[in-house]
Amino acid sequence: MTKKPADPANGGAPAARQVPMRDFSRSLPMSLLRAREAVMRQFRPSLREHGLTEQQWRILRALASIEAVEVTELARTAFLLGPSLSRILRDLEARNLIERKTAKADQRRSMVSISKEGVKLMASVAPTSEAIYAEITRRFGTRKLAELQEMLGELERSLAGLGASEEASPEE
Amino acid sequence: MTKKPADPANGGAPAARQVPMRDFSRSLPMSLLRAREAVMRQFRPSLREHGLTEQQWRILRALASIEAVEVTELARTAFLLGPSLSRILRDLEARNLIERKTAKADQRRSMVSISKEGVKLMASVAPTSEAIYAEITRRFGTRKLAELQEMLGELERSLAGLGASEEASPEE
DNA sequence: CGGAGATACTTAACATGTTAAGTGAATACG
DNA sequence: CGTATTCACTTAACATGTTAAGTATCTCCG
Repeated sequence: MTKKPADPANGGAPAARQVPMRDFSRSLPMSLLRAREAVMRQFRPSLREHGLTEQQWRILRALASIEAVEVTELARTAFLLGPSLSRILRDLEARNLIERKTAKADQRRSMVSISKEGVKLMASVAPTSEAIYAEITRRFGTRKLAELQEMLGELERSLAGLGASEEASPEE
Repeated sequence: MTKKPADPANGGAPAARQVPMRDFSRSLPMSLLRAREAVMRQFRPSLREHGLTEQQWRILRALASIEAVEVTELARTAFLLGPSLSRILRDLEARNLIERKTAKADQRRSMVSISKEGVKLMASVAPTSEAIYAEITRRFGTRKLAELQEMLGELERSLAGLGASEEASPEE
């Protein structure tokens, strides 16, 4: 744990204050952020051409394989927070890419589904998107890609329920 | 049983429209996003207590190991876009956590450095931050963590210069 | 010298992330 | 029954992501 001021690419500057800390650029959050950005950079231009943001695309994709879902369930599937989803659904609805109707049994719930237009838009984007994904897979390697995904899943699972104020913490 | 349409794996719904596509939740971008979120979720509460956002913390960390940097260089180090950095620096400067002065040789450039107060703040956050990182490492495994970082780096490198309009494309 | 073009940032505008508060509709329960 | 609680969203407010413009300097070159 005693790490000296490594000072990697910092020539002769009298760097490093007291606090040591791991080399910033090698932290796990940064690695994940950079990797994700490298991947998304490939997709954004194509989505943009179709007038879609990354999140809007996530929602359409999540909707494509089901009849209809509640907003909360969709938030979990598309990995978006409620407020973000609320705004995006409002916009997608205005563009007639999705449809909404309140559930009969429970007036609080609103069932969301993709519209005909939405399906058409997806069909026009999917080919390019799949081609990009294929190229990424080819470059990185199918085997390694699978391994990476497995590790990411493990990481996620190993951190599940760590900081979520475990129902038993008397603190705060 | 508060949940009626459980159906997690979409049991009997007449799912799937024409466009097939990979299972959405298993796409690489989603895996990366979820993994990163699982990690950041651990850090955010602590940073928040100190009045720092994730990005502000990235900037302070990047500044901690050097005397001063130009804004552009800092943007690369902290992996932030210029506009975001511009705004954040304005705020951090107002809070006296950083200092800025224009370079003598080139009036366009502005050299940024962390202030005494900034160093103090870092010192108060670092312990908790390091403890969290240690716990994550313990849970996931030191060995696996290193492997994961290596793979993430490879992924990044394998995609370097793929969609960046390669100086040679006559298109557009 | 002087203006065209490149640089280093900053502003602007729009979309999402993130947390907190607000609203209307179910539910629990006394 | 009636109301306190819980639920499912939606709004609000502030910070960042992302792309496009704008501004002040610098550099290059005729």
